[in-house]
Amino acid sequence: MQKLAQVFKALADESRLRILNIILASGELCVCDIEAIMGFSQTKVSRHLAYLKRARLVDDRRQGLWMLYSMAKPKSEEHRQLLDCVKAILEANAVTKRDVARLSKNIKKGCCVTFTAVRPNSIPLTLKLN
Amino acid sequence: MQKLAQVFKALADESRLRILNIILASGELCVCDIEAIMGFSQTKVSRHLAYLKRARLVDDRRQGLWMLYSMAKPKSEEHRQLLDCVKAILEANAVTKRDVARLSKNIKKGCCVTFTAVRPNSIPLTLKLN
DNA sequence: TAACTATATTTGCTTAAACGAATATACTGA
DNA sequence: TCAGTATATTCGTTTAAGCAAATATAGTTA
Repeated sequence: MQKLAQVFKALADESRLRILNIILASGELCVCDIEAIMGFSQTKVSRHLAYLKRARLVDDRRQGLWMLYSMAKPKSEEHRQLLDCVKAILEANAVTKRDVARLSKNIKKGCCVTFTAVRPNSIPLTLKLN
Repeated sequence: MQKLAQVFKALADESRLRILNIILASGELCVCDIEAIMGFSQTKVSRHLAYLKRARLVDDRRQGLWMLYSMAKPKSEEHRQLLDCVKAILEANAVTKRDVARLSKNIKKGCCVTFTAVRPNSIPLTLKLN
């Protein structure tokens, strides 16, 4: 219950919502890509990602130097339902089209490694971009 | 978008979650009933209700001296989806069984007016209590 | 009108959250 | 093992949120 409030706290910040949304849209992103897309400082992105992770909204994995973040995989039925709701709300509110546009640009530029070495493993981006 | 963060802010506090949950469980409640059930000060309840109302999570209506609060009626398709998600999450997390138990006691005592003059109009309580 | 009840708002204080700058850690390749 | 890159954490400061106590407002009843 305090845990639920904690999840909502994690969602109660525009920067984190935007970060979560862009992670959801791309499937998986490294920190420096998020920095580039949002124009946030490294510190800020990292701090917010830690916050989202603590609330079990994102998972991370290391790939060499890079930490890659994706939407959390559900750990229980309750958790799955929560994550589904969050995804549905983000998608319905079409939060940050501008961020997604920048994401698309970065992909074309081949920014960082996410879009070259790593991307093949993750969700196809073209599905969500227009 | 800032609006969405605002909604999550409204949910990002344990007191407000408990209040919202008890309103959802009862159908409709006046301020003094919430005070009694939660053991919160009048100021605190009123402030949190104002917060929930600003975020369009609850509606209010006046009934004589009493202000009665209920879950918001959806004003748009997006809004409906959001409210449904919030309800589903609250129900799945069975947030505050103890509050609901106290609510049930108060009903038997006939606390305030909510349960006498006004209650007939609102959702039958027995459905949600056990 | 006046006294009363339920609720809302203001004030002043304390605690938490966000931020940038600086520093630390983790991994890589020479 | 050293230099370099990506990310995480700490520190000090500023801003927001929660609270209780006091006060204000709105409706009721006499």
